[in-house]
Amino acid sequence: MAAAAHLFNQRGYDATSMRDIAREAGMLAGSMYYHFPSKDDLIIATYEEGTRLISEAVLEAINGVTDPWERLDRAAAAHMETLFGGNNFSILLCGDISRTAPALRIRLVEIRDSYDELFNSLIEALPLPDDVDPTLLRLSLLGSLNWSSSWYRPGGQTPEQIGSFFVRLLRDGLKDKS
Amino acid sequence: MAAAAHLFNQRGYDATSMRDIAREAGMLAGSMYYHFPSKDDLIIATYEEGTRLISEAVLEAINGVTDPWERLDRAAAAHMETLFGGNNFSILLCGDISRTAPALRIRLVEIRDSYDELFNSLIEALPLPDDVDPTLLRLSLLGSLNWSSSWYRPGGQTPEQIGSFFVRLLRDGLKDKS
DNA sequence: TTTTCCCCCAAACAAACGTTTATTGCAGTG
DNA sequence: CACTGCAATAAACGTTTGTTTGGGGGAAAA
Repeated sequence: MAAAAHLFNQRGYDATSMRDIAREAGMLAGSMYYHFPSKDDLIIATYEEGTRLISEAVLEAINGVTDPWERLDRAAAAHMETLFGGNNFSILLCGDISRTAPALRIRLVEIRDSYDELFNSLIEALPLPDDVDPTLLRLSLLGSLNWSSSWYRPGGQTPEQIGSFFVRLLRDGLKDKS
Repeated sequence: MAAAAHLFNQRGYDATSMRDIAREAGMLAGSMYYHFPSKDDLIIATYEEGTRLISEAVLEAINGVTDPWERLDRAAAAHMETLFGGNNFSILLCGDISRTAPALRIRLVEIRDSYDELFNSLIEALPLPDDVDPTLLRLSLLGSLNWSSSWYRPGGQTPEQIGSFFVRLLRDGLKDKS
């Protein structure tokens, strides 16, 4: 599964063959069918592991914190740290689900929705103006965070700083106050 | 090219075969090699057409507008409207570039960067606090906007409304002012 | 020692892939 | 009439794909 996650990240699902994964895992392609009944099942398993890991990290980060904005801030920072912290599973969540085969997509969307629910509850807890749709707010934040997988490179700001920054943007706004 | 863009959107690059595209265009697979030297070249051509169309739409939307925030608002609305307005080319820009083969990726990143530059100039024109990195701000906004391709379905708010809303979030913020 | 069970290998399968090749109407032009 | 270039067909190329099959080795249980 580690080999699969690594290659899925590097080249995507379609461009990664069972033989590629098997080679990196030190076995032959056919041997994998002892552990997983199909390639789709292997994909789903890595995707599930990714959401498990990131859910764990976020839940731990907000544990004991009570202020709603502070909770969202910690959650975003932990989200980003997990994405780029070296674990090859979680960042699969940033992959392009909408263009995979329908049968597989349905399963993956299901899994991702279960994680999004976590952010949903964090946002519902915020004291928001009446004319702000919490769902759109969540999608905006998750978009900012997850889109980072297409541009983030180590060296500049840390993932946590970036996550916190995005939350601060939403909370404080940018209109010139001078 | 229209057939290619349609199928690329529906199933992604790898899962779309030259035979699929040819069938939708009313010819045979080999016939396409008269018009495009390779599949990669066809991909690049559709991607380029997508950025051309969306650039045009955004430039026209901000034409004559002078207030910097108003310009960004119109740009975001036009961006979203073009993505979901029925043209099958522009939404390819929301695709997952980072996991395509390196040779192709380099070309696509180049093209997308040329479009991002447009938003860059819009953001540089804003009156921003000193501690806000304009680059991160642009990536946050483009993340919110482009991530919409993974969840947007017609029926709720229009694409323009969503784009404007995301800009308003950044400008005004959400901190409770009561 | 014999049996069982887990894990993997080796080889093959049909199908699908991007691409190449030779050929064919078909339009216009001198 | 002959010739030229365009745009497509039909068929095949070699390779790669996900998956299946039958078998074997080695450790643990009987």
